Amino acid sequence: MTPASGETASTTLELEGFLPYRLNLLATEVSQTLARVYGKQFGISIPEWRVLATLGQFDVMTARDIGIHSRMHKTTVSRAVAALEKRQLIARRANRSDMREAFLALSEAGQAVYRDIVPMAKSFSESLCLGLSPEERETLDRLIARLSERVSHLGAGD
Amino acid sequence: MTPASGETASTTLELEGFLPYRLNLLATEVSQTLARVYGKQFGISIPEWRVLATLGQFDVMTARDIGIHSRMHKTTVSRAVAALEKRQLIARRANRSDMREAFLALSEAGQAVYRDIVPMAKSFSESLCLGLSPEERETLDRLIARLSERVSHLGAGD
DNA sequence: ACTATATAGTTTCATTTGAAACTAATTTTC
DNA sequence: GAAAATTAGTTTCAAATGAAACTATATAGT
Repeated sequence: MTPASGETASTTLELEGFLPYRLNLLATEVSQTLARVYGKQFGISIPEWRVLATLGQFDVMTARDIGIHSRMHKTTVSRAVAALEKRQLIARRANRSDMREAFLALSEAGQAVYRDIVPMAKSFSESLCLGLSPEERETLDRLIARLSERVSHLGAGD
Repeated sequence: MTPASGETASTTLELEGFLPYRLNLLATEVSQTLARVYGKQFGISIPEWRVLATLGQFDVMTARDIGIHSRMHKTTVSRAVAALEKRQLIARRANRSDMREAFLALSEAGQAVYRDIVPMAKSFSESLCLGLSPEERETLDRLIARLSERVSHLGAGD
Protein backbone atom coordinates (compact mmCIF):
# COMPACT_ATOMS: atom_id res chain seq x y z
CA MET A 1 0.00 0.00 0.00
CA THR A 2 0.99 3.61 -0.37
CA PRO A 3 3.12 4.79 2.51
CA ALA A 4 1.23 6.72 5.11
CA SER A 5 1.73 10.42 4.55
CA GLY A 6 3.12 12.47 7.34
CA GLU A 7 6.16 10.35 8.13
CA THR A 8 7.04 9.77 4.49
CA ALA A 9 10.27 11.71 4.49
CA SER A 10 12.36 8.96 5.99
CA THR A 11 12.47 5.91 3.74
CA THR A 12 10.48 6.47 0.59
CA LEU A 13 11.12 8.97 -2.13
CA GLU A 14 8.14 10.85 -3.39
CA LEU A 15 8.91 11.27 -7.05
CA GLU A 16 6.38 14.05 -7.54
CA GLY A 17 8.39 16.23 -5.22
CA PHE A 18 11.81 15.08 -6.36
CA LEU A 19 13.51 17.89 -8.23
CA PRO A 20 15.68 15.86 -10.63
CA TYR A 21 12.69 13.82 -11.66
CA ARG A 22 10.35 16.72 -12.23
CA LEU A 23 13.00 18.75 -13.97
CA ASN A 24 13.66 15.93 -16.34
CA LEU A 25 10.03 15.32 -17.17
CA LEU A 26 9.51 18.99 -17.83
CA ALA A 27 12.61 19.44 -19.95
CA THR A 28 11.92 16.33 -21.99
CA GLU A 29 8.38 17.37 -22.71
CA VAL A 30 9.41 20.91 -23.58
CA SER A 31 12.18 19.77 -25.92
CA GLN A 32 10.03 17.24 -27.66
CA THR A 33 7.11 19.58 -28.07
CA LEU A 34 9.35 22.19 -29.62
CA ALA A 35 11.14 19.59 -31.72
CA ARG A 36 7.83 18.48 -33.13
CA VAL A 37 7.27 22.01 -34.42
CA TYR A 38 10.48 22.41 -36.40
CA GLY A 39 10.91 18.69 -37.03
CA LYS A 40 7.69 18.37 -38.93
CA GLN A 41 8.08 21.50 -41.01
CA PHE A 42 11.79 21.42 -41.73
CA GLY A 43 12.86 17.84 -41.22
CA ILE A 44 15.43 18.93 -38.67
CA SER A 45 16.53 16.87 -35.69
CA ILE A 46 17.26 18.21 -32.24
CA PRO A 47 21.06 18.18 -32.67
CA GLU A 48 20.70 19.79 -36.08
CA TRP A 49 18.55 22.52 -34.62
CA ARG A 50 21.14 23.13 -31.94
CA VAL A 51 23.88 23.52 -34.49
CA LEU A 52 21.69 25.78 -36.55
CA ALA A 53 20.76 27.88 -33.55
CA THR A 54 24.35 28.16 -32.39
CA LEU A 55 25.60 29.24 -35.79
CA GLY A 56 22.63 31.56 -36.15
CA GLN A 57 23.71 33.27 -33.00
CA PHE A 58 27.47 33.28 -33.44
CA ASP A 59 27.81 33.35 -37.21
CA VAL A 60 31.12 31.49 -37.52
CA MET A 61 32.36 28.68 -35.35
CA THR A 62 34.31 25.44 -35.46
CA ALA A 63 32.57 22.15 -34.74
CA ARG A 64 34.49 21.97 -31.54
CA ASP A 65 33.20 25.33 -30.34
CA ILE A 66 29.66 24.39 -31.22
CA GLY A 67 30.04 21.26 -29.14
CA ILE A 68 31.43 23.14 -26.17
CA HIS A 69 28.82 25.84 -26.32
CA SER A 70 25.81 23.59 -26.72
CA ARG A 71 27.33 20.74 -24.72
CA MET A 72 26.91 18.20 -27.43
CA HIS A 73 29.19 15.23 -27.95
CA LYS A 74 31.63 15.79 -30.77
CA THR A 75 30.26 12.87 -32.77
CA THR A 76 26.77 14.29 -32.45
CA VAL A 77 28.02 17.62 -33.71
CA SER A 78 29.97 15.98 -36.49
CA ARG A 79 26.93 14.14 -37.75
CA ALA A 80 24.57 17.06 -37.44
CA VAL A 81 27.04 19.25 -39.31
CA ALA A 82 27.44 16.62 -42.01
CA ALA A 83 23.67 16.37 -42.44
CA LEU A 84 23.21 20.13 -42.60
CA GLU A 85 26.09 20.48 -44.99
CA LYS A 86 24.63 17.86 -47.26
CA ARG A 87 21.43 19.87 -47.36
CA GLN A 88 23.52 22.95 -48.06
CA LEU A 89 22.26 24.71 -44.96
CA ILE A 90 25.75 25.33 -43.68
CA ALA A 91 29.03 26.00 -45.43
CA ARG A 92 32.52 25.00 -44.45
CA ARG A 93 35.55 27.22 -44.90
CA ALA A 94 39.07 25.97 -44.29
CA ASN A 95 41.18 27.54 -41.61
CA ARG A 96 44.45 27.97 -43.45
CA SER A 97 46.41 28.30 -40.26
CA ASP A 98 45.01 25.07 -38.76
CA MET A 99 43.83 22.52 -41.23
CA ARG A 100 42.42 20.19 -38.60
CA GLU A 101 39.47 22.39 -37.99
CA ALA A 102 37.11 24.26 -40.27
CA PHE A 103 35.03 27.38 -39.93
CA LEU A 104 31.34 26.70 -40.17
CA ALA A 105 28.61 29.18 -40.98
CA LEU A 106 25.01 29.16 -42.13
CA SER A 107 24.53 29.41 -45.88
CA GLU A 108 21.89 31.73 -47.27
CA ALA A 109 19.45 28.82 -47.27
CA GLY A 110 20.46 27.99 -43.72
CA GLN A 111 19.86 31.55 -42.62
CA ALA A 112 16.46 31.40 -44.25
CA VAL A 113 15.54 28.28 -42.30
CA TYR A 114 16.91 29.87 -39.16
CA ARG A 115 14.82 32.97 -39.74
CA ASP A 116 11.77 30.78 -40.16
CA ILE A 117 12.32 28.73 -37.05
CA VAL A 118 13.37 31.45 -34.63
CA PRO A 119 9.98 33.17 -34.39
CA MET A 120 8.31 29.83 -33.90
CA ALA A 121 10.74 28.92 -31.17
CA LYS A 122 10.30 32.26 -29.51
CA SER A 123 6.56 32.17 -29.61
CA PHE A 124 6.60 28.66 -28.25
CA SER A 125 8.79 29.72 -25.38
CA GLU A 126 6.64 32.72 -24.73
CA SER A 127 3.38 30.86 -24.73
CA LEU A 128 5.04 28.46 -22.33
CA CYS A 129 5.73 31.35 -20.00
CA LEU A 130 2.32 32.86 -20.39
CA GLY A 131 0.78 32.91 -16.98
CA LEU A 132 4.05 33.59 -15.26
CA SER A 133 4.42 37.11 -14.02
CA PRO A 134 7.52 39.03 -15.07
CA GLU A 135 8.92 38.57 -11.58
CA GLU A 136 8.32 34.86 -11.74
CA ARG A 137 10.06 34.63 -15.08
CA GLU A 138 13.00 36.46 -13.71
CA THR A 139 13.09 34.24 -10.65
CA LEU A 140 12.91 31.17 -12.85
CA ASP A 141 15.87 32.35 -14.88
CA ARG A 142 17.84 33.07 -11.77
CA LEU A 143 17.03 29.71 -10.20
CA ILE A 144 17.95 27.78 -13.31
CA ALA A 145 21.24 29.63 -13.46
CA ARG A 146 21.90 28.92 -9.80
CA LEU A 147 21.11 25.22 -10.16
CA SER A 148 23.19 24.91 -13.32
CA GLU A 149 26.10 26.37 -11.51
CA ARG A 150 25.69 24.02 -8.59
CA VAL A 151 25.22 20.85 -10.58
CA SER A 152 28.37 21.49 -12.54
CA HIS A 153 30.21 21.72 -9.26
CA LEU A 154 28.63 18.55 -7.90
CA GLY A 155 29.33 16.69 -11.10
CA ALA A 156 32.95 17.78 -11.24
CA GLY A 157 34.03 14.32 -10.19
CA ASP A 158 34.65 13.04 -13.71
CA MET B 1 29.76 39.08 -36.60
CA THR B 2 27.76 38.82 -33.42
CA PRO B 3 24.51 40.73 -33.64
CA ALA B 4 24.64 44.11 -31.99
CA SER B 5 23.00 43.91 -28.60
CA GLY B 6 20.08 46.14 -27.92
CA GLU B 7 18.02 45.21 -30.95
CA THR B 8 18.71 41.51 -30.65
CA ALA B 9 15.16 40.45 -29.95
CA SER B 10 14.05 40.56 -33.55
CA THR B 11 15.96 38.07 -35.65
CA THR B 12 18.44 36.13 -33.59
CA LEU B 13 17.77 33.78 -30.74
CA GLU B 14 19.99 34.09 -27.75
CA LEU B 15 20.32 30.53 -26.57
CA GLU B 16 21.56 31.52 -23.12
CA GLY B 17 18.24 33.14 -22.45
CA PHE B 18 16.09 30.61 -24.21
CA LEU B 19 14.09 28.65 -21.66
CA PRO B 20 13.77 25.30 -23.48
CA TYR B 21 17.49 25.27 -24.11
CA ARG B 22 18.53 26.11 -20.59
CA LEU B 23 15.99 23.80 -19.09
CA ASN B 24 17.28 20.94 -21.15
CA LEU B 25 20.91 21.55 -20.35
CA LEU B 26 20.11 21.72 -16.67
CA ALA B 27 17.91 18.63 -16.62
CA THR B 28 20.38 16.58 -18.64
CA GLU B 29 23.24 17.49 -16.39
CA VAL B 30 21.22 16.83 -13.25
CA SER B 31 20.01 13.43 -14.48
CA GLN B 32 23.41 12.33 -15.59
CA THR B 33 25.12 13.47 -12.44
CA LEU B 34 22.64 11.57 -10.34
CA ALA B 35 22.78 8.55 -12.64
CA ARG B 36 26.52 8.42 -12.21
CA VAL B 37 25.99 8.00 -8.48
CA TYR B 38 23.68 5.00 -8.56
CA GLY B 39 24.96 3.70 -11.88
CA LYS B 40 28.47 3.20 -10.63
CA GLN B 41 27.55 1.64 -7.32
CA PHE B 42 24.60 -0.50 -8.33
CA GLY B 43 24.91 -1.00 -12.06
CA ILE B 44 21.47 0.47 -12.60
CA SER B 45 20.43 2.43 -15.66
CA ILE B 46 18.20 5.48 -15.65
CA PRO B 47 15.06 3.60 -16.74
CA GLU B 48 15.79 0.89 -14.20
CA TRP B 49 16.12 3.46 -11.47
CA ARG B 50 12.81 4.98 -12.48
CA VAL B 51 11.07 1.64 -12.27
CA LEU B 52 12.72 0.96 -8.94
CA ALA B 53 11.75 4.37 -7.62
CA THR B 54 8.19 4.05 -8.80
CA LEU B 55 7.73 0.64 -7.25
CA GLY B 56 9.49 1.82 -4.13
CA GLN B 57 6.91 4.50 -3.79
CA PHE B 58 3.77 2.62 -4.81
CA ASP B 59 4.64 -0.94 -3.80
CA VAL B 60 2.61 -2.78 -6.44
CA MET B 61 1.98 -1.70 -9.98
CA THR B 62 1.61 -3.04 -13.49
CA ALA B 63 4.18 -2.20 -16.14
CA ARG B 64 1.58 -0.05 -17.81
CA ASP B 65 1.03 2.02 -14.69
CA ILE B 66 4.72 2.46 -14.19
CA GLY B 67 4.98 3.76 -17.73
CA ILE B 68 2.12 6.18 -17.29
CA HIS B 69 3.36 7.46 -13.99
CA SER B 70 6.97 7.95 -14.99
CA ARG B 71 6.15 8.76 -18.61
CA MET B 72 8.36 6.10 -20.02
CA HIS B 73 7.74 4.29 -23.26
CA LYS B 74 6.27 0.84 -22.72
CA THR B 75 9.21 -0.85 -24.39
CA THR B 76 11.59 1.01 -22.10
CA VAL B 77 9.59 -0.14 -19.11
CA SER B 78 9.41 -3.67 -20.44
CA ARG B 79 13.15 -3.90 -20.82
CA ALA B 80 13.93 -2.25 -17.50
CA VAL B 81 11.52 -4.60 -15.76
CA ALA B 82 13.05 -7.60 -17.51
CA ALA B 83 16.53 -6.55 -16.43
CA LEU B 84 15.52 -5.95 -12.84
CA GLU B 85 13.61 -9.21 -12.75
CA LYS B 86 16.62 -11.10 -14.01
CA ARG B 87 18.62 -9.62 -11.17
CA GLN B 88 15.80 -10.61 -8.81
CA LEU B 89 15.26 -7.06 -7.72
CA ILE B 90 11.60 -7.15 -8.61
CA ALA B 91 9.03 -9.95 -8.53
CA ARG B 92 6.10 -10.56 -10.80
CA ARG B 93 2.74 -11.84 -9.63
CA ALA B 94 -0.02 -12.84 -12.02
CA ASN B 95 -3.29 -10.98 -12.00
CA ARG B 96 -5.72 -13.87 -12.10
CA SER B 97 -8.53 -11.67 -13.31
CA ASP B 98 -6.51 -10.23 -16.22
CA MET B 99 -3.76 -12.41 -17.49
CA ARG B 100 -2.41 -9.83 -19.91
CA GLU B 101 -0.89 -7.80 -17.17
CA ALA B 102 1.12 -8.67 -14.08
CA PHE B 103 1.60 -7.09 -10.71
CA LEU B 104 5.13 -5.97 -10.10
CA ALA B 105 6.77 -5.28 -6.77
CA LEU B 106 10.22 -4.91 -5.34
CA SER B 107 11.70 -8.07 -3.90
CA GLU B 108 13.51 -7.96 -0.57
CA ALA B 109 16.76 -7.44 -2.46
CA GLY B 110 15.11 -4.73 -4.53
CA GLN B 111 13.90 -2.97 -1.43
CA ALA B 112 17.40 -3.14 -0.03
CA VAL B 113 18.82 -1.46 -3.13
CA TYR B 114 16.04 1.09 -3.00
CA ARG B 115 16.79 1.85 0.63
CA ASP B 116 20.42 2.33 -0.28
CA ILE B 117 19.79 4.64 -3.21
CA VAL B 118 17.05 6.83 -1.75
CA PRO B 119 19.22 8.64 0.80
CA MET B 120 21.84 9.24 -1.84
CA ALA B 121 19.25 10.63 -4.22
CA LYS B 122 17.79 12.81 -1.53
CA SER B 123 21.09 14.18 -0.41
CA PHE B 124 22.01 14.87 -4.01
CA SER B 125 18.81 16.78 -4.56
CA GLU B 126 19.29 18.65 -1.34
CA SER B 127 22.83 19.67 -2.02
CA LEU B 128 21.60 20.81 -5.39
CA CYS B 129 19.13 23.09 -3.67
CA LEU B 130 21.60 24.31 -1.12
CA GLY B 131 21.86 28.02 -1.58
CA LEU B 132 18.23 28.40 -2.48
CA SER B 133 16.14 29.92 0.22
CA PRO B 134 13.01 28.04 1.31
CA GLU B 135 10.90 30.59 -0.55
CA GLU B 136 12.95 30.10 -3.67
CA ARG B 137 12.57 26.35 -3.47
CA GLU B 138 8.87 26.71 -3.12
CA THR B 139 8.72 29.11 -6.03
CA LEU B 140 10.77 26.72 -8.12
CA ASP B 141 8.39 23.88 -7.39
CA ARG B 142 5.43 26.04 -8.26
CA LEU B 143 6.98 27.26 -11.50
CA ILE B 144 7.91 23.79 -12.64
CA ALA B 145 4.38 22.64 -11.94
CA ARG B 146 2.96 25.56 -13.83
CA LEU B 147 5.21 25.00 -16.84
CA SER B 148 4.54 21.27 -16.86
CA GLU B 149 0.87 21.98 -16.96
CA ARG B 150 1.24 24.44 -19.80
CA VAL B 151 3.51 22.33 -21.95
CA SER B 152 1.16 19.40 -21.77
CA HIS B 153 -1.55 21.68 -23.10
CA LEU B 154 0.64 23.05 -25.86
CA GLY B 155 1.79 19.61 -26.86
CA ALA B 156 -1.72 18.21 -27.00
CA GLY B 157 -1.62 18.31 -30.79
CA ASP B 158 -0.54 14.69 -31.24
C1' DA C 1 64.99 18.32 -37.33
C1' DC C 2 62.55 14.35 -35.20
C1' DT C 3 60.14 11.90 -32.23
C1' DA C 4 56.21 12.46 -28.54
C1' DT C 5 52.11 14.09 -27.62
C1' DA C 6 47.98 16.57 -28.26
C1' DT C 7 44.01 18.10 -30.88
C1' DA C 8 39.92 18.44 -34.54
C1' DG C 9 37.08 15.78 -36.65
C1' DT C 10 35.39 11.25 -38.70
C1' DT C 11 34.35 6.44 -38.68
C1' DT C 12 33.38 2.10 -36.55
C1' DC C 13 31.14 -0.56 -33.34
C1' DA C 14 28.23 -1.75 -29.50
C1' DT C 15 24.35 -0.04 -26.87
C1' DT C 16 20.08 2.40 -26.30
C1' DT C 17 15.92 3.95 -28.01
C1' DG C 18 11.28 4.11 -30.01
C1' DA C 19 8.05 2.76 -33.78
C1' DA C 20 5.74 -0.90 -35.68
C1' DA C 21 4.61 -5.64 -35.81
C1' DC C 22 3.40 -9.23 -33.04
C1' DT C 23 1.28 -12.43 -29.18
C1' DA C 24 -1.88 -13.31 -25.86
C1' DA C 25 -5.69 -12.07 -23.25
C1' DT C 26 -9.89 -9.25 -22.67
C1' DT C 27 -13.83 -6.50 -23.97
C1' DT C 28 -17.25 -4.94 -27.26
C1' DT C 29 -20.58 -5.39 -30.78
C1' DC C 30 -23.84 -7.41 -33.30
C1' DG D 1 -21.67 -16.38 -28.40
C1' DA D 2 -18.63 -15.63 -32.34
C1' DA D 3 -16.29 -12.00 -34.92
C1' DA D 4 -14.15 -7.48 -34.36
C1' DA D 5 -11.79 -4.28 -31.83
C1' DT D 6 -8.79 -3.13 -27.58
C1' DT D 7 -5.32 -3.67 -24.45
C1' DA D 8 -0.79 -5.39 -21.84
C1' DG D 9 3.37 -6.61 -22.80
C1' DT D 10 7.24 -8.47 -25.83
C1' DT D 11 10.02 -8.73 -29.89
C1' DT D 12 11.89 -7.04 -34.10
C1' DC D 13 13.88 -3.65 -36.76
C1' DA D 14 15.78 0.79 -37.89
C1' DA D 15 17.57 5.09 -36.20
C1' DA D 16 20.19 7.68 -32.66
C1' DT D 17 23.81 7.73 -29.43
C1' DG D 18 28.43 7.61 -27.26
C1' DA D 19 32.91 5.27 -26.50
C1' DA D 20 36.93 3.97 -28.70
C1' DA D 21 39.77 3.64 -32.66
C1' DC D 22 41.38 6.12 -36.39
C1' DT D 23 43.17 10.03 -39.72
C1' DA D 24 45.21 14.17 -40.39
C1' DT D 25 47.27 18.11 -38.65
C1' DA D 26 49.67 20.80 -35.16
C1' DT D 27 52.61 21.47 -31.04
C1' DA D 28 56.29 20.17 -27.61
C1' DG D 29 60.32 18.28 -25.99
C1' DT D 30 64.84 16.94 -26.80
